[in-house]
Amino acid sequence: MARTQGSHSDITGPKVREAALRLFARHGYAAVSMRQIAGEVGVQAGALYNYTPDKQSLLMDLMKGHMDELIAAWEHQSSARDPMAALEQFTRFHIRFHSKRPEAVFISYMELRNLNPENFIVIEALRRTYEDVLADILRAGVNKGEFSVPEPKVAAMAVIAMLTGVNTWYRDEGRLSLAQVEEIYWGMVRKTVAA
Amino acid sequence: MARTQGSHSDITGPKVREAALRLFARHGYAAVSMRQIAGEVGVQAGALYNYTPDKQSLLMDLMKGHMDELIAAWEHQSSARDPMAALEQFTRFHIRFHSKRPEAVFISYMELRNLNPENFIVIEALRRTYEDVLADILRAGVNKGEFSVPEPKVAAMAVIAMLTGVNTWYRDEGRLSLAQVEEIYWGMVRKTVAA
DNA sequence: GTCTATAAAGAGATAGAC
DNA sequence: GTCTATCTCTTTATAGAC
Repeated sequence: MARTQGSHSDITGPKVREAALRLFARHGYAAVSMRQIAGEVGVQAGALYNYTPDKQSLLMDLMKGHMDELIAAWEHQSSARDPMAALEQFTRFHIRFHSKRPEAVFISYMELRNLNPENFIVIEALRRTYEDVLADILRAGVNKGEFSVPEPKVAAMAVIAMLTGVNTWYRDEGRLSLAQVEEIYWGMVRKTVAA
Repeated sequence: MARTQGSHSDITGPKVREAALRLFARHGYAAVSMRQIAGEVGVQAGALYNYTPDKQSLLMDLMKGHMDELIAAWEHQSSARDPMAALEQFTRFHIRFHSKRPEAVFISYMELRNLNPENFIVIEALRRTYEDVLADILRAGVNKGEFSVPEPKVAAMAVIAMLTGVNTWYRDEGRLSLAQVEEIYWGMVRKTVAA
């Protein structure tokens, strides 16, 4: 009832994605109805289908968008240097990037089950691409004798799990600043792979 | 259609829990219907209500059961020793316990959102209890000068996140045995908190 | 203890008016 | 581009027969 008819494709589209992001993160994909999303946007349920062919595509767009942004952001800011510097850069980048997008991160880790098989394959490949960034850094450090890591791929997954875990407890209003959290985690990561 | 009428309370009860565990882990709580659970058990949907007052209680029972077992298992096997030995024991215990119950672990981490507020508080308290076990070990090691950990509680969450991450990739049929995985992770954890 | 049947509500998606 | 209305299906949970 809030609005009468009108044309708002340029603003409604993003609003649909934002509402879906917020609601999927809070309640889970399966628990959120198209009517709830429409309610947040301020339109009726039928109007959503001007912006997405179906609910599944909405989820896939959010997850693929997040993974593409993550990888592009790393490629944009990563500067080739020695393994130790690259590892520090990766650690700080991961914490900062993920802390700014808690909802997208949450969805990308929690809603893999709700992707249909074709979409799942795409997202999994992107996740592996990102893990391989870190695994390659670790391998380079091992070759240079700076790191001691028996299984670079396993260590990469372990470090990423540790870093992503920040999102489960970090709050902007909390006792520790993000800069302090970065320091603490960089200290741990450095030691984890140390020679 | 599979069965005619009969009395099976002693076996149907556990089967309901097992089916819910499997289905919730695979598809997510919200995506699973009581009819699906009933189908797995081999009864009609209405019969489930002899074993659980509602779907929410089924989820809560699974999650609380898992957390209670986790804490009891640690208390049963933990032997008070020096911090380094306790840390190794915790590391190996965590990996072993969690690798044996991938479905319960998955549910306990993914379905927190789907607990009602009262149930959520209970599960969160149990999770904190478990985190504090590790935080206390780390504090003891810092006091003894064996560990260097600026924030024991943060480090505890970081280590637990790293260890729980094993469940996202470990498979019994995979290249690495669980014993090898234990060795790799113990090596990393030891270094992470090293003085 | 399980069945069948059903109540009451809500789901995803579409059609056609404006 | 959005609305209202609706189709069709599924949901949780309950009632009463056996």
